[in-house]
Amino acid sequence: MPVTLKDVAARAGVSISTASNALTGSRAVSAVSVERVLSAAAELGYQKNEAARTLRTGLRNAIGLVVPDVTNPFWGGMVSTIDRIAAESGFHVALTNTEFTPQRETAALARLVSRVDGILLFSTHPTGSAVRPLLDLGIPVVACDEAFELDGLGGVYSDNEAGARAAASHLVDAGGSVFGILEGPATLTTAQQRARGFRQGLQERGVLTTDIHAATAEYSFEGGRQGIRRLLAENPAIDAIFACTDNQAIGGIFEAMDMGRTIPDDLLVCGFDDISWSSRIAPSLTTLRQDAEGMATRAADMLLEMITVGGEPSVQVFPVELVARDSTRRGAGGESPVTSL
Amino acid sequence: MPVTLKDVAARAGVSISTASNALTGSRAVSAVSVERVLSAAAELGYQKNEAARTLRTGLRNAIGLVVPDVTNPFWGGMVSTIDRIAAESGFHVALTNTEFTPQRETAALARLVSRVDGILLFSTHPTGSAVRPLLDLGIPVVACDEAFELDGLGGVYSDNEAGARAAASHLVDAGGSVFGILEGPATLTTAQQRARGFRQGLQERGVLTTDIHAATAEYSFEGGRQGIRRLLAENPAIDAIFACTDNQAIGGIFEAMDMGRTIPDDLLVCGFDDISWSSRIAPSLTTLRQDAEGMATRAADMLLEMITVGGEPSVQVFPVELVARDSTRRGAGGESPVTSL
DNA sequence: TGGCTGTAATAAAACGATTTACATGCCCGA
DNA sequence: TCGGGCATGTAAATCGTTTTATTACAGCCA
Repeated sequence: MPVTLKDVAARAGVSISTASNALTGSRAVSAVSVERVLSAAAELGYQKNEAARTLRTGLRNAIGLVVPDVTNPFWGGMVSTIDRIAAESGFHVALTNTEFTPQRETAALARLVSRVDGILLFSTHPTGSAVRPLLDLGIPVVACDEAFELDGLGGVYSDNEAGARAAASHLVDAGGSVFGILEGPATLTTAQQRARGFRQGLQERGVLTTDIHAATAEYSFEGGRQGIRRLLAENPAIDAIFACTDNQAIGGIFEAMDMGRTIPDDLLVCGFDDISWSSRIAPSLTTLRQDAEGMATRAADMLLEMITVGGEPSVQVFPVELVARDSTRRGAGGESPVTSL
Repeated sequence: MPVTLKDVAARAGVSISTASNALTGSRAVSAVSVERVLSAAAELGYQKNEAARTLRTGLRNAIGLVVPDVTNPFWGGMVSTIDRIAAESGFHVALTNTEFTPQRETAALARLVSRVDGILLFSTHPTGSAVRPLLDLGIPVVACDEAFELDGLGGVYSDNEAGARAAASHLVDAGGSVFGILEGPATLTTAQQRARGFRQGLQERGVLTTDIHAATAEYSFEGGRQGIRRLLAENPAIDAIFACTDNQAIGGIFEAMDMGRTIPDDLLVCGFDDISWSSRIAPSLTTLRQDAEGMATRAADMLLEMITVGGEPSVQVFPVELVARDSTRRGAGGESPVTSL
């Protein structure tokens, strides 16, 4: 049987209301009473019952965080940042890892509704049908990474199209002539935007449509392996690859090397994300760096603001940076220049 | 104003108690009433208020998960597994990432006490002083990875000593003669156990103490880089390295290569964990595979059992497997044999 | 003294579910 | 016909807080 406020009040010789006010400070209480309540609480080891507080005030001090795959350091890092910011405001994070399945995403949202004050959503099925009801219930939602077409929703995204255009231009400069795209699943807006941007970029540089080939692949190491295998088998002339994700790109590099290709001499490869491993593998991976830390910070701040002071949702697009490394650098090596877009 | 059970009951034309019983099934209700309540609930979009339910029943349907670093795929993978298992039982996961700091670990435990039914703790400061109070409050706690000396606590650990002994033996077989250990922070029991086991293993193989050198390093890629730099600078004769963590080992490999060493010819390297990247880098990393999936599953199951049916805590030690790869294979390559201990 | 103001304290009413204890109606055997 | 199950329903108590009235009391001024 846990210690309740009633016990504390009894021990301090005051009423329950006074004890409550002394602890929360929501109404003036004489110094002597405050002192007695505080020491009584300490002596008894009083722990406030959060459920009761929540029932009365409606504040849960929790945010829901829905992520496709914490194992991927891109999302893992964002989870870490968000958790830190939430903790600083006294919020805790209810995490759900969907493993890319729409069922788990929908189930998670349903489960979170009545347990959190707001939701930070890294969706992999941004259709809106699962999110609309949350907004109607008045629950603040901020989408991150995958864009939603839904108003009343906060959004924090990367400028995927601009990034992919820069990748195209860079691959042309690096000497690519026949291009392959490792596209992500068609449901993902990031995949669509990156593929579209890349095609646009190639067109701007005068590359013919017949010199552009694409394959769909999961956003994972294995997906990249399989995708590039299909791509190179069907179009052996490909000499430059753009992958929608670093994980795909790295899987692709390993598969290509297993197939006997030399990177970058036989095949240029460019990824997207700049996860920590991209600079560690050999050859190091040229990629588009997303400002994961900045985006996570902005998303968490926006959500907390919507929850605590009723802030309005907004949509913010972050620029990405091209980080040129060995996987697109033929001939002599050198440092890793970073180009901001 | 949200829909309450009262509204549902009114719409269904029954009492609140009947509505409750119809929804929870805790008492028999006539089929017709059940039907009316269910459809009323559906029509109104009723969402049960979890706080009220928790207040009354004392069940929070939540577990706390305290982890040092989700960015590391070893822990990230376990988080993913645990989340899946919890979700299957209708529990949600309150995650805290401590970033290895004792303050955040302590703060997290304090914050979780009144919000979860049980805690799964991957500690980095396994002193017990922060955990004892939880146990006294009757909150089930299962420690994972880092061992605690505390009874009433569940435990799921790897057999670190046996693994490290095997590493020693393997490095001797592979041709090592002067050994370096990348130890982890002294507060970590895993670091202590692995270093001790490694030393034991070397002694068993007749290696002299004077041929064993150690440096302390953080459990991270950067920690590994710095640690190996110090180690090789002070003892250039070292030709075999055992790192307490794959992250350290990989950082170490990169740093050693930057220093002009060839792996494995100049330097044998063995890690511990078998994170996914260990088989992807070049040279691929010989390591001790922890059964992360199995441990996470066991830990989650044990905790849920303690919560739901009052199961007794137990301590379980998982064996680790030596996975020999290129970083300790001089001469010709080949497949990757796995030795179970 | 009487009335007014302001400060502290308290009793009691929420919050929304679950659950206990009691009421009702019906069937059946004695 | 009466009383004892049996199946359903319901009113009301309860969980532990916060918050809203309300009360008590002192100080102050006319």
